[in-house]
Amino acid sequence: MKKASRSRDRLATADGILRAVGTLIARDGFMALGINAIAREAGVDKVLIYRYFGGMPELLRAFGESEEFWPSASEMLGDDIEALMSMSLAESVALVLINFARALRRRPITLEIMAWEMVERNELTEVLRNVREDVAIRVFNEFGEKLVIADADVAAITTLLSAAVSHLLLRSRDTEMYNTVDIRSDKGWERIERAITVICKQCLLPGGKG
Amino acid sequence: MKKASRSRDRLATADGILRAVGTLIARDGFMALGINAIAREAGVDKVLIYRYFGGMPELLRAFGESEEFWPSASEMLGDDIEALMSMSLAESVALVLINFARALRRRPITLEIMAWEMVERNELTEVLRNVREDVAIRVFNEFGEKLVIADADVAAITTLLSAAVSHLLLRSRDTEMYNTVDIRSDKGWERIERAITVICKQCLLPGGKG
DNA sequence: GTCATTTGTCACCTTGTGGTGACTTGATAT
DNA sequence: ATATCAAGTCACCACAAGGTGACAAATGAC
Repeated sequence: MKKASRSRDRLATADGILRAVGTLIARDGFMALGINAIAREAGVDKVLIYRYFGGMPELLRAFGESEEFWPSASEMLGDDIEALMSMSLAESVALVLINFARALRRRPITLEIMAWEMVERNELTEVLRNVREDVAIRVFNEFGEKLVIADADVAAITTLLSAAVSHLLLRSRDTEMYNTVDIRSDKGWERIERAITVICKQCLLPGGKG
Repeated sequence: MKKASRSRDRLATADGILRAVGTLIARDGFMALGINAIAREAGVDKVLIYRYFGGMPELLRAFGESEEFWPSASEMLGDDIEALMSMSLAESVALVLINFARALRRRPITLEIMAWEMVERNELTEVLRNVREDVAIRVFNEFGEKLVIADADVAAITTLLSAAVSHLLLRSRDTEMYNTVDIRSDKGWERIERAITVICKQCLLPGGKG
């Protein structure tokens, strides 16, 4: 009993490494992510990371595929797509945006990755970007035929609103108040959701003075 | 003439260090900012950075105070504050938001710092945050009395719009198209400005059905 | 001139990183 | 029982980072 050698279970070790990546990102942010840190967090020798995954990029890819960071299309479009499509443009767009906000709010790790992609574009962030294939964009393309009907620049307005949601969520990671709105509390997000609904109703209704 | 020793001009070297910080941030982003990189870029021994500034935080503070990254209040409110205040709420808010976007678009270094603040909150970013004192918020507080009049949640709507502008500008640093909008070209930003104007007009006009 | 101060140069240290080779130890099949 | 192979451990490398102390040379005061 000279060494408390590990459980000698490859699957368990590999899984521990994966989970260490997640907890590390969630706790210390993407900044602190490195081979040494991951090995330390997982209580594992870093050489095993190389052996089992190959290196950081492959590890990141495995991590990205193993978890469900990315809001699925169904999560944003809702269960009943028929119902969504039978709504007015304003209602359906507002609903999707709100679903988008809620889905992202549930995923601190996703937010962390988005923040990281904001400051560094390298092979690692590229890997994660390829994993998700930008679900948000895809969802908006889902009902693209409806968008061209309105006379207002619907694309520009939805672009503004989705960008706004992303930014507020990113800022909420370290800031409580954004321009008098509490972007951390549920009440603050109810205000934001209401504002989104108002904007959509006022600007995306057919016949509105664009 | 064994050594091409420097010009032996403290002011000049100190200024060179400051300028090196700027070019380094603009070219390689905040990620690459460090004592060694700065010294290398300025062609100066790093010990002089410690001697003349004390260290990175003090250097950053000096840098923040020496340049005009931050859009001034007048730049966002325009020359004629009286005229601005005599406009309708919708018009004045839209104008300030558009001025905000244009001012930030002219300042790639400011965008770089904002991106950096998104991913790391440490003494360095804190220094820069204290330097600017969040001009944007201050400006919106400038005409706070007008905001409470409308029946819609004006604060929430302006929060959304300013967050949207910030996010689109941050993303424009490394992405061309955001949701079918070209966020790098002037034409794309004209679309965005028009959308902002539409939203303000439709949602901030008194009597609008909030 | 002489001497102290300032400006700049050089050499070094510690720490942490990514990465690799060589080893020990345990399980398993024959 | 033993040979084999995978799982895990240890020791090391090269490199870049932040940081510091000691020294050379130019400037300026007297």
